[in-house]
Amino acid sequence: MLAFVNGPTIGRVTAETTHPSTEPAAAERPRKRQARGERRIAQLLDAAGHVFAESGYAATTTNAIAARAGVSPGSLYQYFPNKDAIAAALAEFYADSLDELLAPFAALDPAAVSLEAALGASLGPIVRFHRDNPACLALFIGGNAPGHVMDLQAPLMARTHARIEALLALYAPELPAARLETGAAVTLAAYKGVLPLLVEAEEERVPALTQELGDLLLGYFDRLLRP
Amino acid sequence: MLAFVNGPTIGRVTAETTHPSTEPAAAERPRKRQARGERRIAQLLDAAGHVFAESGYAATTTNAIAARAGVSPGSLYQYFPNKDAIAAALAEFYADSLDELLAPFAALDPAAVSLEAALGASLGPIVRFHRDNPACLALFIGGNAPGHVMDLQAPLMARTHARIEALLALYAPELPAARLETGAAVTLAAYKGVLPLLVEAEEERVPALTQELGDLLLGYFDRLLRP
DNA sequence: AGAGATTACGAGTGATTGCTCGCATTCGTC
DNA sequence: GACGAATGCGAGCAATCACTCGTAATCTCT
Repeated sequence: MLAFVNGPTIGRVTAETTHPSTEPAAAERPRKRQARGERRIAQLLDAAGHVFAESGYAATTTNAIAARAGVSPGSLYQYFPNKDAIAAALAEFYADSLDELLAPFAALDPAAVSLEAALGASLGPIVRFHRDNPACLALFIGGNAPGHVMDLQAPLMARTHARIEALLALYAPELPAARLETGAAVTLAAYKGVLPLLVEAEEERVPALTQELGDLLLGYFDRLLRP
Repeated sequence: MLAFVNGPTIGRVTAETTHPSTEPAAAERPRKRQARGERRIAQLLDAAGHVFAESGYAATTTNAIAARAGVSPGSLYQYFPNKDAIAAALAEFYADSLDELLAPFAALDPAAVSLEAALGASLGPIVRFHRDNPACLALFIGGNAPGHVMDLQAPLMARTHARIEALLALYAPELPAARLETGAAVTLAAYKGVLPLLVEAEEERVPALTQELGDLLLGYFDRLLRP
């Protein structure tokens, strides 16, 4: 649990140290945060992750998050301006983490590494991440996310789509652009569809299911690349 | 639009004509419904379908459904006891329709009909149905459905899973049971993942995307059946 | 130790929303 | 036309929930 508290600057709303000149209008006093405060933020985000994963965004109440974190509602609102911001802070961490986990696909040498090998190596950590942070799927896949979460989700999906498209182009240079685009969209959709299965499965079934996810994608690639 | 109003007895809450004896406790007076009432129910369910599809279950208000149907909130509650019941009435129709659309897979002759042909023939109508009734995905896939909807969704998924498993067993009799089960689960998950893509796509892309969905499933079957 | 800032609390507020109730209108039937 | 039943209305009730505020405890730094 709490996979992100060791992560990079999550929920750190620290205004970057700007010039000491008075900001024009929307500037807030750069609050100096104590260690206690940082801990509370981690507690709150951890609690939020659990509650979002259990109930989805809409059904979770801020009071439930505060209660789960062992904190009063007032304290919650000392660190987050509103409910959206809590989800957004989580989403930002999730998006960054996924970007990192998906990076290996960016530059692959088709001659040296087979798609099979690349998927086999990368899928495991991705699956593990989603199992450790089930709220990620709840926020990103579960559709009805609030405004600020969508601001992070849509670009992440676009980047992932582009990554898949580039991957396909790498391994099948002669595929027409339209089919490339469609193939990437279908691959991403199938991937998103199977992930919930992996997250809800019992631990012992995870390796086999991960293998199956790889087979699903590879089987589609086979049909895509060889007409 | 309004794909279901000609369907079978949708939202018909008519208590079957029981014995005229006074029912023990939970019996309601069997209201005689006028033609006007039936029309209102269809209007309300049509409106509900649109609003659910646009906003998801949690975010839709009963007042919004009533307004969209051109009806006052009070009238809505004359035909449905609560918000859940509206979603449940829709879900019942959806579940029945999908059962019907998936029935062709029940009994196939592997010698006479290839999986390719079976999918090619059946996927089109299924996709069309989902495009005509986008609320079906919103309620069934969108996770956070209320209690009574889940009562319909879970069995539907179980039936679909069983159907896929039977299909696989038919075309690969020697596949071990465990792998059969896993294969069906992955197939269903991938299918559910790609459907939203089909529903949101522009009309002209639908045939190509339907073909791709078929390729995805067939590609996976290839890998599943031939190690 | 003392000053000033941050943290913590939790009852309360305003807005939203599922739903009700009393009454007016329309329909089906004689 | 008349009567009972079904339909229709919409203001308003009660509950929920995101969020606030006054106040008190605790920390940091000199």
